[in-house]
Amino acid sequence: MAFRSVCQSQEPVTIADRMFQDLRRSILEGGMPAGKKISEPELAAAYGVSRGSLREAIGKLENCNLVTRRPNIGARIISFSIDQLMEIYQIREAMEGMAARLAAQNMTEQEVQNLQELIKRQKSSTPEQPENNNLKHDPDLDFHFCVIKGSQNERLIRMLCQDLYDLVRFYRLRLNPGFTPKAQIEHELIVDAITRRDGEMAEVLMRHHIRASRDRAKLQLENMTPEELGVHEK
Amino acid sequence: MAFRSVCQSQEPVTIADRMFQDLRRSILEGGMPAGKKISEPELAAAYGVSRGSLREAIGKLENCNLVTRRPNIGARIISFSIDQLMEIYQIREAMEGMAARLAAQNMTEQEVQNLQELIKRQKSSTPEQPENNNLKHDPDLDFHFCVIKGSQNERLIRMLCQDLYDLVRFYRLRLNPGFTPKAQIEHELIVDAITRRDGEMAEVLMRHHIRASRDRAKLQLENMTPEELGVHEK
DNA sequence: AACTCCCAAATTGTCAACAATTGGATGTAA
DNA sequence: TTACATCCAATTGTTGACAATTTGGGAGTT
Repeated sequence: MAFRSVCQSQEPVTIADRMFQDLRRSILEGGMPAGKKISEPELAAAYGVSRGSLREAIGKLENCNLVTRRPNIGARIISFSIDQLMEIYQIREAMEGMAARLAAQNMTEQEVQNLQELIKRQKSSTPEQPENNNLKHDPDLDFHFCVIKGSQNERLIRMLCQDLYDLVRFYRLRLNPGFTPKAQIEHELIVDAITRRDGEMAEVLMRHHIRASRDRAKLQLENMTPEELGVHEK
Repeated sequence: MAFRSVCQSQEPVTIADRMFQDLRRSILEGGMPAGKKISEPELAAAYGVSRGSLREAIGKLENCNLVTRRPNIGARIISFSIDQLMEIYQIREAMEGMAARLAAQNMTEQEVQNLQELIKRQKSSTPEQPENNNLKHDPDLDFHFCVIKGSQNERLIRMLCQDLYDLVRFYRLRLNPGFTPKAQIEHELIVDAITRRDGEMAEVLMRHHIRASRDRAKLQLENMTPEELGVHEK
């Protein structure tokens, strides 16, 4: 049920794997400030691994888009950018719209039922726990992941869950957009369309929902100071 | 103008970079058969580099989706799969549809003009050169790349040009779908919509075009033997 | 004070040897 | 013959040392 359990399930069999998962978690949970340079000797010593293994882990972080790297200069955590966040919303609109369409076509009856129960649970649960910033429970992400997985398109699932959603979480932690009642209603409408197997409508509604989320985020961003956004140099 | 020149332009400043580009090219041009296992010692010796640099290059290939890797077992070139190809078409439909919409909104007048000239050139050029299997000139890819770039969404451009289109080329080499007159007409309609700055229509037409391409590919696939598809074991 | 040049320290890229794991070959027993 | 256990060669993962590059600061000149 937890987001991580399906998208990132494999046990770390390799040192580089473990380092990758640890660092990824640390970045997504805010343990490493955005924009900070990564010192290979320092990090390797801190975790007690060799620089080689660490470098392989950094390579994987680069492919998750959590780190940028320049030859002979080094790697640094990505930094917060409103423009990038808006770009990500546009991409999500297209890809998750398609995912919703496919989910309406391809979900099993069991999966539809699970989705309905998920949404019902979220409706009756406590509306706001502002400081719930661990990776495990985010109602909005759980819903989106459930729909994406329902598309049955393996590559679409990987592109969204493994690559793009790491960025979504990165921004979400630093934005903390909560989970508005409006979003809950939009979710319910999407689930209704999927239940009716109306792929066309599911896509339209999902795209509308993500556009609306983007607008909500933009509104919120305009009222925040750079410090609140966690913009650091160095 | 060439596809590569913009999407993969940076000079290889590092040995691992050079290896990555060489291997990528080799896979995309068919120099390495699909599904083949990669032997690290063998390849490293063949190119005269250390295994460490090679491994870093393989890591990058993995992120381009050209290679799959399992811990303690090794890496192998991806293999041909009709299901995967269909998945890719679905993703392209969503993402390039959005790209066309954004291109209609955001392209500069100069970019629109370039696009019009590109399509005019292709219209009057020789219709078919069946064995033109180098990476540089593929009229269909040139067109799609031009539209994608016009979206001005940097991440969308990267996701499509760097990651997904490597797969498109991988399959295209082994499928050689040519460039039908129908596709040319579809391209022209899309350019018309972009010229009118009609994003909605550009998206609809692009999605239709990619769906039609998918159907054409599927039709062709049903008439091919496994050997023609380059399906190897080993 | 500002600018250039140069050097040293720190950081990243590369390599070759070592450790751990896998897959198959061999041999044995039911 | 089949099934299973054991061993060995080959492959992959890991490490520490070495080479190449960048960066920051200081001496010297204008």
